[in-house]
Amino acid sequence: MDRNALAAKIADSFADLPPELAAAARYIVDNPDDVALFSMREQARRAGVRPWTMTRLAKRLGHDGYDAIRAIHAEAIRQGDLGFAGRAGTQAARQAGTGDAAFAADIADTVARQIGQLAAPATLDRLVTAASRLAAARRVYCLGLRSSHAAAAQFSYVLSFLGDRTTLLGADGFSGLDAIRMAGPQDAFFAVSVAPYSRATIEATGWAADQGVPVVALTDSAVSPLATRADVSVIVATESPSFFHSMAPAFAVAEILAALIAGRGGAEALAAIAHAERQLADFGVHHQPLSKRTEP
Amino acid sequence: MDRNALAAKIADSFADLPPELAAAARYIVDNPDDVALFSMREQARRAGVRPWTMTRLAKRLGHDGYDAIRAIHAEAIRQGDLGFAGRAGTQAARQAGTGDAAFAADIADTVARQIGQLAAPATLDRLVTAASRLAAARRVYCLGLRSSHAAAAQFSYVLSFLGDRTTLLGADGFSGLDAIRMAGPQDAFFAVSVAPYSRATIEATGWAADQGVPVVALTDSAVSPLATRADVSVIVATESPSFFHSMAPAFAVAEILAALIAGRGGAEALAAIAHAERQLADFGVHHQPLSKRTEP
DNA sequence: CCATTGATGCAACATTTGTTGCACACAATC
DNA sequence: GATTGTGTGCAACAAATGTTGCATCAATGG
Repeated sequence: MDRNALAAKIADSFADLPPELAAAARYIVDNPDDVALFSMREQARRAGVRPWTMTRLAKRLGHDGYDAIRAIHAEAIRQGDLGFAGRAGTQAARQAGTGDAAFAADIADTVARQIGQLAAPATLDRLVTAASRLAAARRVYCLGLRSSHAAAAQFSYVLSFLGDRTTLLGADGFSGLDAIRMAGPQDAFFAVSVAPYSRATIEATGWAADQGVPVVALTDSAVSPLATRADVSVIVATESPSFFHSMAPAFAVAEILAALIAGRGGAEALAAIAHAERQLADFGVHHQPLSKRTEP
Repeated sequence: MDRNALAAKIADSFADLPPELAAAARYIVDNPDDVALFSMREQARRAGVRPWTMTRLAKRLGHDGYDAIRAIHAEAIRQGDLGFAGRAGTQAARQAGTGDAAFAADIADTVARQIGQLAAPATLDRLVTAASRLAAARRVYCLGLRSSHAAAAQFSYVLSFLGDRTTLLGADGFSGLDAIRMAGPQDAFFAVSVAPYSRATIEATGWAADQGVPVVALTDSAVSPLATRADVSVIVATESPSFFHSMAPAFAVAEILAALIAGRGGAEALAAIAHAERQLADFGVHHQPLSKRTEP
């Protein structure tokens, strides 16, 4: 049962409640946030009833005790009480029933919510600031190892359409991380790492910071060893119902950053992209649909 | 003092905190909502520290006790500042006003919804079926080029923890796609491609299918040239408000598939993972936090 | 080497928490 | 008028909470 179901239940039985219990019930419905944030006795005081009235109300509603009511409201707050989107997903997950499907739905749901939370004002600030720094750089060196590699690589790949302005470190055997030596204060360093943090990434980041290279970090905590060395850091969630942590939110951020940077480029960026695509087409890297129709 | 000021203060002094206190501080910064919603002892348990560590941290930050910290966070929630989670997110995103922030919020929102839709029953079916085929295979050959590379690579990377059962094609210079020649009916081929489809991916997939290799496709349409050649295909959205299409949903699917396959492995899979992690730790690839504590 | 300092662990503390068994009040029913 | 049932009040409870003083340990500096 969630917060809304509880409220509905209270509304239903409200008419049949005796005065004291009704006062308690009304307080709960009118101040849902307080339920999880104050102790039961404090709420009773505010509602103008005796503490045990709250317990009795909870039992009357079919719960074990008032803690059950508090747990429901705490969960609602923690989930962000996401109107449709969240609930629809969760609901589908509940129906999914059988193991694997429910598990998959659970993961998808969690990741969706984590990415949705990127739209929180505080995070948006970070994203915009990070994009500014990276857009201003002469050259952007990107580094992400192991599970973080995909995010760094995608960022670098997308930006490669804007011209030869990015270097992906540790990509193939030849360069290792050495290319970072070329970076200076006019450049920028984009580092991705989540717990357990790759030693090499941390060290390279520290080195870059020491050289005065602006560092943009994509990591999992405001106090991660990467964030503490960075000028700007974007924080993403990595928790997952599965055994592995999820890198999808970090990956999404990499794409968003790339999109923001491309957006800043204006017409020039668009021209560069068009040029790149024409080249690719000329190389024949793309699959040709059944009949090759000429463009109208 | 409000929640943000507190977080800033913690971030400031974080470097100077001893390990135990740092763990507590990190939990607070990473899970701000929990602070007001759980008891101090419960938070200590989740943070992996003793209860009194929380009290000591609070005092070190200049407060009377941990209740002061909780009060700050409770107030923040009551004021509608739902931290990472919540209402602040989507709703405030619309108001975000200034171009870049609104743009970023828009992308995040879209991607979150697309991933959330993976929890639809029909897609879940595809996911579970796909995972079954891949789990049953002797060896899984993975292929994704260009923008689809990250998804294929992450899938392969995660599964590498389960043992040497995957081959990532086209990863580095040496092999190209030739290794697919080794694939047979007991194996499986995991191909990722979205429009505009890479010619090489389509051709390799067709070749594998002709050889009787079970093909699992991750693509953007039920009628994509990849889907038509595959035994099972998982369809993801790629539309994005930005100029580039979004690969985050495909990436999420790759992670979900890997999680499902790992889940099927049971205890044996867990053992393999533990083994792999121990090896990594022995190689010293991970960053060591402040003081190296021995395991209890 | 010893002394000092700071971090952590432990046991115990006084409070506060949510709950319950019982008593009383009062209205409805027989 | 007695009985029954229900709503409320009270005191007391066990359990959990946040905190503290002291002991232990490791590292640092003389």
